[in-house]
Amino acid sequence: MVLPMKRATIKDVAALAGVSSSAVSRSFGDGTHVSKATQRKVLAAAESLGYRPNALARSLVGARTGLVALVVGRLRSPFDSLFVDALAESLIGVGKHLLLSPVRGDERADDGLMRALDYQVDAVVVAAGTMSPEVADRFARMGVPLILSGRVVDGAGIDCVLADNAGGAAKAAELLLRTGCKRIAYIGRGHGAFSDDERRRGLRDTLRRLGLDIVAEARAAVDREDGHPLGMELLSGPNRPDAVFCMNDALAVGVIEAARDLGLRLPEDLAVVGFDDIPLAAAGSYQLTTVAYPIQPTVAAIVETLEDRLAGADWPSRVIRIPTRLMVRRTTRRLERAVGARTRG
Amino acid sequence: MVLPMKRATIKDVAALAGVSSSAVSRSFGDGTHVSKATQRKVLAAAESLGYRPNALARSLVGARTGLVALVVGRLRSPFDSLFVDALAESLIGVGKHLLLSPVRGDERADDGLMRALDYQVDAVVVAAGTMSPEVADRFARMGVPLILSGRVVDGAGIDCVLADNAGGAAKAAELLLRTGCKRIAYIGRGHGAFSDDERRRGLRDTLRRLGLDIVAEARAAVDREDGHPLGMELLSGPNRPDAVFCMNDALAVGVIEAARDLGLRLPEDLAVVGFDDIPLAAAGSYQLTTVAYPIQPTVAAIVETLEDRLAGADWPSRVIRIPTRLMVRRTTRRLERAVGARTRG
DNA sequence: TCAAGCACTGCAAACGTTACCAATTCTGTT
DNA sequence: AACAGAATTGGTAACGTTTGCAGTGCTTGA
Repeated sequence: MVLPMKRATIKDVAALAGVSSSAVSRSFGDGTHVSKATQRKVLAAAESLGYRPNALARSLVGARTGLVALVVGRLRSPFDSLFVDALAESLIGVGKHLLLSPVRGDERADDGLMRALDYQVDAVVVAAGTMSPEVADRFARMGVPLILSGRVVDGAGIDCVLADNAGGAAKAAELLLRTGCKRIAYIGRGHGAFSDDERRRGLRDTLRRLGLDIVAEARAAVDREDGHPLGMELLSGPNRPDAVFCMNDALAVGVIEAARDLGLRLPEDLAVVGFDDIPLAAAGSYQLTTVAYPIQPTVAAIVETLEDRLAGADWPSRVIRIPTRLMVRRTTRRLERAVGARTRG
Repeated sequence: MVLPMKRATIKDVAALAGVSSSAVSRSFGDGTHVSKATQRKVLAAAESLGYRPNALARSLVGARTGLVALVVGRLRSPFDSLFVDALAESLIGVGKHLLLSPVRGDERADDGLMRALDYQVDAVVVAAGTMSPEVADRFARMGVPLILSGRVVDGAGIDCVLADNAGGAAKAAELLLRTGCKRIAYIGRGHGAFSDDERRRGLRDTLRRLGLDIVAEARAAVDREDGHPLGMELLSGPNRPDAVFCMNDALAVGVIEAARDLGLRLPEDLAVVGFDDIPLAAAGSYQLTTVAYPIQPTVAAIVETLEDRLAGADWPSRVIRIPTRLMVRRTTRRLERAVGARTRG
């Protein structure tokens, strides 16, 4: 077995190329003064030594680390994992790297955030967990941008990117009403979960505007596994709803399964609408009508905000709402005539 | 808006506590010589200044960075995302952090690996993409452990952790045979994908031992989306198989849907077996019989190998096979009598 | 021909930390 | 009370990089 070889440093390259280490540094930097000849020599020497600048040492002197932390919960929902994937790739595109900081349940994200700080991350994207004001304040004071995904915190001057939850829920409500549903139930997370709250409110407000209200509500501790029992309970009671709007697709899938177990016909006996539009929603077995929360625009908005902040933008704070889109599939009844909602998958 | 505050350094703490920076450093290190009194002073000063050691500067002096890169493909399958999640959490447990290095398709992982090297990662876990021998060699020479997940590369001296694919496939084959299936088809990725190959071979060898063989094969470019069309093709031909073994659960789900579309009864007309045991497999709609590839033991083996290597273990290389377990659900026929296979979900 | 300007280059300081070494103080033993 | 040894401490040199400053030689214009 070969002995561990020491990594080539800037000095090794300088020695081999017969120049100073400054020249080497400048050859790798962008617009600085180096003659073509020197640069050629340096690059050749670097190549032959297999030299690559040490990103960590570089960042010590004052440059950016190129590290962006993502505080994220358990990657149980397909939506979350697609989000992580898209964000990681998008960041690579702007020369940044994703440092993963997992959080469990509704645990504070503080630990993960502080750990991120130890690594001098350029910015942090928070997609899960709750954050103490002290920690948020600390980031602000140190000039490390903090971007919240899927939630809004008022007054803290933090940039937020999230779905137009209320608008999406309203679209779902309108579809249900226009297809003749009267007794609409809601299943969500409860306990003040942010998106859940907004979606429930969006549904309720739309119903109330027409003199109706949510006829029943249920709370899910987790996602898919809970949809089924909650659906069973909701659908086997005396005043069965004729539609269920679910906080996300995973729950909706569970409800569909419960409905099938109870022998209900979809969408005649029961309409179901989800939120997110995960790949499974379009699968043959479900064909779930859902409010699509598009991931690409979300990630793009996050990366853009992040770059603006790093470039020194100092507006107080920014809340970006990503427009949703209603995907009408087979778990809702047909409209008598077209009204503009689009179908796919 | 408050001006960006400079981060407190070791010197600030030393000044406030009235000690040298060495004392501060030692107070944060583990078993070194500091008096209780000094440490108390230092910790108090650090607390009041909000000081935390700079992990990057620390690693510059020779210590480890605590960074572990994960080269991973698109997080489309639930299995992949659960794996990433479990790995990230497990690493936190041993004081390491996950740096994500996404790779697309069968693209070379080399770029991601070199980028990881720039960040002086302590180790790299490769779960996707192909790797050139030069890059692998480079890691070996620099003493950075490389751990392959889901694949084996012979002779390169690289540690590998992966499922007992052949054994799992054999179990599936035996179940199918014992429940009376005669015409067994296989759907996989093809094109030399590693796990795919092993699973196909495991199936074939078991069948051959009884004088049978795989009656039909199909190749999937992607996962779930492909299962359906491939299933349709396979099941509507003249010599319809009575069982399909799929390289993973996502494909199996597509096949189930195709079977339903064709009006086939499961498991009477067609048995289906998957691989992985993703959460969806246990869902009411599918109840898929599958070969479970347990994530926790896999991640544990990876982390353990990683720690051994970092501790200086220098055996040539190690291949760890994670035992699989057959989850018998409803897409396979019942055995006449119990034979030890367990049921769940 | 000379001065001024320019492009290029090298030196040395700085970034925040740890580790070695020598110096100091404390502890216990005779 | 004196001494050996241990425990604790501070000074300083690294780690690999960037950057400001000053110096070199070359070009250009009068």
